[in-house]
Amino acid sequence: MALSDANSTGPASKVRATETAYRGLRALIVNGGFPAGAHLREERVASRLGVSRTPVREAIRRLAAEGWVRIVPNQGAYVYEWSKHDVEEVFALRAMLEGHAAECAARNATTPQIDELFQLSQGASAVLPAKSVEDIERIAEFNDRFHKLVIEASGQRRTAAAVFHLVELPITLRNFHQFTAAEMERSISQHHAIVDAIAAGDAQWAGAIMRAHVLGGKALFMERMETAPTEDTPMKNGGANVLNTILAQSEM
Amino acid sequence: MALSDANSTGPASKVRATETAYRGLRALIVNGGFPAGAHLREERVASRLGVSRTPVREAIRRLAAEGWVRIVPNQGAYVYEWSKHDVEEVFALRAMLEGHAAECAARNATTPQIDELFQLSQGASAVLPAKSVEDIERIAEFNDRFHKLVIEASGQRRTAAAVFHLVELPITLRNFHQFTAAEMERSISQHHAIVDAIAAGDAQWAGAIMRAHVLGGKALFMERMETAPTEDTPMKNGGANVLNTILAQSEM
DNA sequence: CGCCATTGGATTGTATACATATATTGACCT
DNA sequence: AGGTCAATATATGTATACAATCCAATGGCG
Repeated sequence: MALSDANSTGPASKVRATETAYRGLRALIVNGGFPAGAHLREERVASRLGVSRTPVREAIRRLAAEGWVRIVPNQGAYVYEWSKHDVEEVFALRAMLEGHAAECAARNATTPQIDELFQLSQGASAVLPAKSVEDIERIAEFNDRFHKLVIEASGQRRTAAAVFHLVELPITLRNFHQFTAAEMERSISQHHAIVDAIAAGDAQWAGAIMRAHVLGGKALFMERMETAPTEDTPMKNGGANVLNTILAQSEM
Repeated sequence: MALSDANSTGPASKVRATETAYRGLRALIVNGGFPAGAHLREERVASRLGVSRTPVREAIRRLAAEGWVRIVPNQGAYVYEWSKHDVEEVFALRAMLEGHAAECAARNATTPQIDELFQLSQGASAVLPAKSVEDIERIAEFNDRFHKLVIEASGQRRTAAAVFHLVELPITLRNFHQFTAAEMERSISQHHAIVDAIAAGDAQWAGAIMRAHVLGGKALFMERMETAPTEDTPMKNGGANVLNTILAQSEM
């Protein structure tokens, strides 16, 4: 394995190989490098990413825990097939969990946390109107941080955070790219409302807005999905996992 | 099985080493072999369980995903400290998630699934009154299967199942051992009610009972916890993770 | 001619050796 | 004397070699 460093997918040089494997493999799955249902041969994945089998195995286990692949004991890992139903499921869960987190945050958030939430929502507003891809990227960053901070502020760190990480917002966080200007503005204004509710200590209010916020995102997302997949059919449309249609642009 | 497992450094029979590592390490954590906050040295764990570092690493990753340990990148894994607050958190999540699952099950369950749920709750009733430890064990088994089947029947397999596995019911499933006869009977009768609601297709009803059922279990559990740990203080009481007080009896 | 056992190839599971990063300890300098 | 820096030791991260297992193809036998 001479030229392992100059390999195809990114510079694996100084960073953690396990991180390279995780991100790389996930990207491959999302982009269709490994279509839904595909059997993930460890060695093949390893050589493709320029690392050894060990980090690949860890990445596979992690992806399995996050719901991307399914492991069959002495047989290997297979890429999960996402149906429309699955996407709905994830959003329903997010609405529940993040709604709950927002409620707790309204009760437990510290002043610095509230301040930061305020700044984050303000910061996103300041970027508007988003013109370039970089602008969108910045807003997505604010959005990401905002949602994570709400959960952090909920004080339900252990499980809520783990669950959230599980759902891993593979879907929502980054689909800002598909938003229209008006939709983006509305989303951000909802963040403002959530901060207000949390600052006011009104748990029910905070939870309700958060749920509405998430489900609103779901509606927008589903709208974009109406193209390819049929009813409950897995999205094994030749190449890419359909999520890529919406996700792929951001490298993650 | 007890014999081959008795010696600490002995050859891990013929079963998967990774399973040995996972179960063994989890047992060690629960029983206090590694107290809360302890640094899990991979090699030490490996030799203690009679396997190599590789399966131990996998086990640690898995336990981290399930919320038992926390991994610090170039430093290792540390046993999480469970506070009373954490336990409450888990139960709150379970109430939410399983409640949701019950709702979906009321809409989506197939006839065979409903039949099996019915048989499971009946089977548990048939064991009553539980006298021996084996009886309790059997009921716990019915209980386990029941809850899992509800989730399965919900059709929300991916996320709900994963989340459920995450919470991994480290707590609830097995604390039947602490129930009084009356409490056990009540718990089982709630299962009957849940089946009825699901069979009737009444989602709200099913969800409500399930939530009540879980929170009822929580109350009983918390009652038993009132002994050792103080307020928000981690339960690093010398040796065992306090959960063991309640869990340890079942070998898992 | 079809079904079952056997064998070969390929793939995952496990162990170990090596590389790298972090924590600690001790000496030296301020 | 205290702090800082460097060297060393220990533990994790990664790669590779080896063993167990599974899948498929093939040939024998009913």
